[in-house]
Amino acid sequence: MTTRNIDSAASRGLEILKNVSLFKGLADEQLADLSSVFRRKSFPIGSFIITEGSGGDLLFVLNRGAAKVTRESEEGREVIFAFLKEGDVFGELSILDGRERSANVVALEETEVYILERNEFLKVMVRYPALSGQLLQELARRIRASDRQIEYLALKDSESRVLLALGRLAGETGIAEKHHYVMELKLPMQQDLASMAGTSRETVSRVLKSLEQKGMITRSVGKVQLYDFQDFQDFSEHFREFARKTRDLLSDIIKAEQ
Amino acid sequence: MTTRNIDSAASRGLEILKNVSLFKGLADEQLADLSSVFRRKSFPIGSFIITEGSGGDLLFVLNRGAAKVTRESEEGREVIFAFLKEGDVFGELSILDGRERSANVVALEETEVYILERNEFLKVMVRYPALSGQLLQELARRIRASDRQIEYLALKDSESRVLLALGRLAGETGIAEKHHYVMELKLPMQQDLASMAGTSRETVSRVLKSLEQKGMITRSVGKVQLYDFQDFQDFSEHFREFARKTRDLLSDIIKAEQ
DNA sequence: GCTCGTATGTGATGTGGGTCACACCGGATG
DNA sequence: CATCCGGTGTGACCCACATCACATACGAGC
Repeated sequence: MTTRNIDSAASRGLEILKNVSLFKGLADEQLADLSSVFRRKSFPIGSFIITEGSGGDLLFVLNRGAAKVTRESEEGREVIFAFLKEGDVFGELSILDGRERSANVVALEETEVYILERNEFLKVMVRYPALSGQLLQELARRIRASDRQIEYLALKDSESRVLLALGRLAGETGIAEKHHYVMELKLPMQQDLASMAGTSRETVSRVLKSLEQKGMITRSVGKVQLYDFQDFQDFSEHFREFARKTRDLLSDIIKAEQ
Repeated sequence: MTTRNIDSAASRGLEILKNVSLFKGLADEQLADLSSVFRRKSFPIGSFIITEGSGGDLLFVLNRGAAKVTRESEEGREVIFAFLKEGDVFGELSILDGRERSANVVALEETEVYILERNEFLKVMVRYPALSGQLLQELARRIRASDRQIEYLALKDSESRVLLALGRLAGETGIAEKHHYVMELKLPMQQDLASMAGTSRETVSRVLKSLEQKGMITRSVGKVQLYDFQDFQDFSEHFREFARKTRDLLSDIIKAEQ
């Protein structure tokens, strides 16, 4: 099935898939192979790519655009769990545990995704066991991020939480240019920051002002610069180094087994 | 190394390992095999099995006792991320991503654990690929739980959060007897409930009273009964069913590949 | 330019729940 | 049985923030 658009998807998709961290460690021909089973689909700005409560056996790779992962309360208040940018994978949880989708994914721009069906994905996992290692690392990363957010929500005041939200954005949106202790990112709308930090829009406005006065951030048109934020950077060099070591170790083990 | 106590560990450990969900799907001889590479260690009540900030390349299986996973702020306030009971696995995150330990694990009773070194664990993963599937499901479960807690901390009042904490305990401690809409569990100390719910001990006291008056819970000596809590049960039958289907599907795929 | 809509700043007001203070209670220990 | 000590109940006070209510600012489209 899903054989339409293979040529265009395969050629254009290959480049994208190379930048998907989940697919790190796959060789080019494997990637090409992989891209042939993806379907493509576009979503207009504001539309729901995934709806909370629906059953889900699709895996997504965000190809172009941006999206947010949210849940809403009955009263209309919203939590934002994450922002998704190009190269991010989402929808894996339902594939893994078979439960309903537990959050919404909403397109923030005109957004194009690659879609993989559950059993196609399982096939790929079987064929390329390295994938499950990548996926485990990705989930581990998300658990740590979630735990940190829980800690901040439970223990810290609104100023700290807004700072955490900014730091997470710097990691997630990838727009950040990481210098030593400075990073810059697109300043999201205050309502979004509030939904990430578990506070109100008005409080975000006041906190940002106060942070600026204290010299912890500077704001220009649609941008913020953060100072002294080493804590919130993802230590990607360290991470890559570790992943490499793990691969080496695994191949040693495999050799020894034979 | 680690060859002391093999015999006793192997014979006594086998029973325990059978009840570890991570090792579901392994045959008896594989489990016996596995139990021979575990080390055993005991921790007195109140001692730290894992300390935040330390480097970690050990995986633990809680054999006997109970523990809590926590983080503390400088001011001494505490968040509890989870309670661990017999059969629970912990310490995997650092094994997977190589980062420092991000939380403490504190023994709540005299507690005995099985310990596996990182590369032993990787060996086992290579030898029994089914393990990584189990681990992926476990991590997915934890991410969902964390996201729910984030949502509650961000959007709900203290009463709802205490209810969530009770519900999670019913799932985690396993002491709950799940009837249709009633479950019973050991009532933890109010301070622990507070640290789970992100609130103060005094508020927990008041909330419990009010819940009792509303008829949503009843309290006896050290126990609580919860009513109408289907939302918080883990749908373990559904989960098992799904895991079985996945195994079948995978074996079909593997056959087809050959 | 004007106008409408959306994002943001900021004061006034109210309140959920944190903090403090203390009383009570039950079990361990001498 | 007196004492201590950890856990619990509950009132009084207070404050960080949510909420409300505007004002201001900045496009985008006519």
